[in-house]
Amino acid sequence: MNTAKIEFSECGDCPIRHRAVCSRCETDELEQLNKIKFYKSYPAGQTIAIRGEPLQNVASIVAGTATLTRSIEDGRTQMVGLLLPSDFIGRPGRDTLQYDVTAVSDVTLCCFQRKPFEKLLEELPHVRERLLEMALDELDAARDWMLLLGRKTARERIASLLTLMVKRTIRPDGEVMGNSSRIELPITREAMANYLGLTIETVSRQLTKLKNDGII
Amino acid sequence: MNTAKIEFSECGDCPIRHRAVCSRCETDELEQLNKIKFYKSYPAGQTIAIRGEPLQNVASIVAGTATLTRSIEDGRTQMVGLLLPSDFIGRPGRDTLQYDVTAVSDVTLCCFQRKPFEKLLEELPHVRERLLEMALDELDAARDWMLLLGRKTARERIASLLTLMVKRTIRPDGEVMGNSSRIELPITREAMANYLGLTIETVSRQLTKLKNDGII
DNA sequence: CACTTTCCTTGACCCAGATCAAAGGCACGC
DNA sequence: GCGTGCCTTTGATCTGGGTCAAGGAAAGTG
Repeated sequence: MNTAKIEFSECGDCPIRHRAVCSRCETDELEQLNKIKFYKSYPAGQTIAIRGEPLQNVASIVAGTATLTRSIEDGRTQMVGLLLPSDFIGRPGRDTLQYDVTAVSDVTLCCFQRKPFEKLLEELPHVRERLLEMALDELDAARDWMLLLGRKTARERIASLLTLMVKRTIRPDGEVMGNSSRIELPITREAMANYLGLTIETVSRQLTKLKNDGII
Repeated sequence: MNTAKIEFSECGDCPIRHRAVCSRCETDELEQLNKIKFYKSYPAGQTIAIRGEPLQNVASIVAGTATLTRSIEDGRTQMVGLLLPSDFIGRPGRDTLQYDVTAVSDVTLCCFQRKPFEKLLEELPHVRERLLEMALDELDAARDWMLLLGRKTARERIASLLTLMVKRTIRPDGEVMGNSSRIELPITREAMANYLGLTIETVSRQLTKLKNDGII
């Protein structure tokens, strides 16, 4: 399972150094985290965590994409979050998760055992601060998505998703990566449908319709 | 505006003493908060905060119910949160809110000026801890609601809402308040519809249908 | 190269819930 | 008692998106 090559075992080289829970840490705090961290990888498609099952680690996503989903027994599922590099998995103070976490692409995690991490948290004000900030950001995002799920039409939902994807291609420094008129969709129709609260057929139809209208 | 009589100006008598951001505070921490707190009341129906407008206070709800809503320019609105006594309004580290906050019933707030509160936060570990916990709880609740908005039928949505209401009548000590076979709906059809991502007509119809089926 | 398998598209049809419209209740002031 | 509003219910109709079903297209596999 731990097959991916880790080429940045030092925090200084870490690609998410400036966005993850550790982003505000100075060298001494970073060193404390560094001592207890370890990497773990999951191939695309694999389950990372299952709703309700005890989880002894918390982690930051270093590379790859994962999804958070909630589902009903009869098979209906709704994606409730999209995890990108720097996003955090797990919840200090509780040993279970309310949703399933699945790797969409190959995923590498920077893990900490939950108990030691919680203990360390008391000594690392910058991590606590960043963790709260990230939780509140996710809350805002979740509520935005509630508006989409509750009130928007299929066409608007697709448009919102595409807009979101475009925003994601803009790097923190504001420079656009690649051509703005052509972006890659890194997820399948099924994932889109689950994200948007639609069926794959509707997603497909709306996309072709947008194509015919010359918008895509 | 500040017309409501406050009968519990001392934290010790406060009805939300054991659930709000201050729940874990000992007497000394409480005293620090007490020094900078002040009460404010809003009559039912009044706007407490508007999306995007700078907000100089943060607050806990002491009494009453408020809603968080997001809306599109054309009038479609979606309720994204229901605030009950002990819930927190505002976000440390940012001076604007992403949603509109409206009083549903008469509301009393225990307010703090944002800046002093943020400053104090650095010295009050129990408040920080509780704030993070509350944010994560709200995140879970928001994601649950995403499943409802994205995948459930009108009937299921109504049922979920009623279940939620019933849960709310159970006090923390586990004792049921009042008769379980009869609960009060504290909100209008419009509020329900906004919460459930439905129209008021559908809400009304589903309720009568449930009545006819003998479930209510 | 045929042969799965997986994902995507397209068509035909249907139905849950939206929309439009018209009455009830019920509380309020006058 | 009689309006005047507001909320709720109920009916009639319409439609966006779901469901079911049948092909394509691309990629891997023996």
